[in-house]
Amino acid sequence: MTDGRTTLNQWADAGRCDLPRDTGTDQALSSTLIRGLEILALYSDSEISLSNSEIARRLGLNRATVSRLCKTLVHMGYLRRDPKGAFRLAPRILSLSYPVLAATRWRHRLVPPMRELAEMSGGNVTLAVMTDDQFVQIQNVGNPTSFPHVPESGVTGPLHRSASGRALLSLLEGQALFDKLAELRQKFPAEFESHAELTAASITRCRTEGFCTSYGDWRANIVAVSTPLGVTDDGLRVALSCGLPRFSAREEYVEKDLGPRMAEAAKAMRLMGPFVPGPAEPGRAAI
Amino acid sequence: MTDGRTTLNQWADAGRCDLPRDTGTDQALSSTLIRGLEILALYSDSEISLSNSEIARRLGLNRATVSRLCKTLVHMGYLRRDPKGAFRLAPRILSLSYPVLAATRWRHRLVPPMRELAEMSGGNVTLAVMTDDQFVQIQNVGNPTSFPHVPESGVTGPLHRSASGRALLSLLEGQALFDKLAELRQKFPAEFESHAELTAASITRCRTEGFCTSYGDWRANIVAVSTPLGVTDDGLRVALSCGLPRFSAREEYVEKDLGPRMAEAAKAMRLMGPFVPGPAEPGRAAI
DNA sequence: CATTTCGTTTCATATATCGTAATGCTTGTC
DNA sequence: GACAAGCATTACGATATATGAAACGAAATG
Repeated sequence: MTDGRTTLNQWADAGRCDLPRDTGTDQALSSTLIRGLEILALYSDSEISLSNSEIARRLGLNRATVSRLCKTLVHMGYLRRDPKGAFRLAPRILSLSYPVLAATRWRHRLVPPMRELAEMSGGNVTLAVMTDDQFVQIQNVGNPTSFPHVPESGVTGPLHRSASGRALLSLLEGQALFDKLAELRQKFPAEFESHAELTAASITRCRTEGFCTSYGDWRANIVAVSTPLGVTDDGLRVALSCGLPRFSAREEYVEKDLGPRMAEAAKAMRLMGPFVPGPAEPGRAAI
Repeated sequence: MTDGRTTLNQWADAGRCDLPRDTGTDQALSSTLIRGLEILALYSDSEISLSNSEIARRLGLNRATVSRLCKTLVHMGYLRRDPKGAFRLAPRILSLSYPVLAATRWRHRLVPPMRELAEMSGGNVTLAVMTDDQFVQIQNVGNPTSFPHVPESGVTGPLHRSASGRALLSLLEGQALFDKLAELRQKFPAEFESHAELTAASITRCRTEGFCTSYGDWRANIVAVSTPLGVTDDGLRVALSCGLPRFSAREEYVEKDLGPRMAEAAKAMRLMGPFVPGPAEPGRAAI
């Protein structure tokens, strides 16, 4: 039996990593559009308002260029100006997300069991889907005031360094998993290496026991339990997770009680969503 | 006493409309960025998947141009490809919205009273904010399966042709209201005219009675009651609304019971949010 | 009041973007 | 199974367009 770190690297070795090694400016991509989107992506819960020069500095752009791009974004209604003249995200940006929310209407059917889990555990229960090298939360249930961060749709996190991410990885089959791991290893070499052991163990555990756990791997003060739900008919990989403040999460409770309960709940929830029948259930073959 | 239509036009006449009459392509705006964002904005709950040529047709662009823009959007993670090769919005688009949701964390405090209203009325209760010429819903409470459309954050609608919109307009003061009306009249001349009577009456009613109603003005089968909540410390105008399927909304109930209840609830909710003390309360001067 | 910082605009230049046309792929039909 | 038709993508030259330097006005800072 090899250790998890070796295993994960072997898996990643088996993946083709066709990232085109980022040859400076890719001729086939529209750089102006990229820059505009990068401006929108600069914002976060701790970065509410950004000045022209701040944006220019962060993205390494000329101030004049930023001025024009921001003017365009304001014109489109996705940015607005605050009293000081700096730029903020405008509420209209929500309208871009709406189609995704509408297309995942099945979330609503999963809310009651999610609420049960949230009340039972006192934590925050989320649905997350995989997008490229991240997970994105699409549904949150729980008491949102009790957490240091703001749990909402749109929260993103790393695939290889969080319970949600690892549960999502466990939904990948064979070559698809190898490819994804190869991609992650190339993009985040150091992180991949330092978390390889936990990631390998979590993927395996999701497949045998139906859940995995994480103690502050992503957010230092959050303990998380996550379980793979399945793949929807339009190809979204979905995981169910529960986050608890570290101080209120005894390890034995998490491992022996909450984890198995989550796996059990997931079993029922798989029948409530549009998940394609497949090898998503725990207890299946190793890879 | 003049009629409402005349009144609204007089108000609009008093507004400066500094829209630069759209002189073809504005040199100061980045057309590539605009086109890319227009692609993302094409999606809706009824347009889940769009092919390259479909996008090109709708936006009047060359197919080769669309191919490149979409490739860029896929590269950024905001679009993904479905099995047929067409483009869909990727879940990552949600991450752009997250900062707006996080910045309006006060919504959570308003959810309990919203839930009460939803259960009492059997309808769907929403918070909406103004952005340019639209409202955007930022919070939904109710039973989402009972409606023909999908109530979610990100739903947008017209300011001058919906209860939410009119309640938001009623939050504008003096010249700001005139300017907004002038803008709306220029952008939607026919609609503005045909709904002028109702819009004027609703704005006035919001200010005297604290709520307004709409019978299918926006969505044909939805009756809505809306009440202005106020302006937040960072300048967002917020309205509280309740939508009911038309068949279950007796006019007398809506006007004599639900409306006043909403206005009453709003009074309490104004103390729970970050609303700046100002002339948002009903009973204030005419304009 | 002087000085610095910042945001916007102007303008010439370089180049990134566009559209045509050709290629290659998939789909549908006989 | 072969052919045809439609569609998406790529290549490439022409051109419109985005860029960055510099200048300007405004606002904050000393």
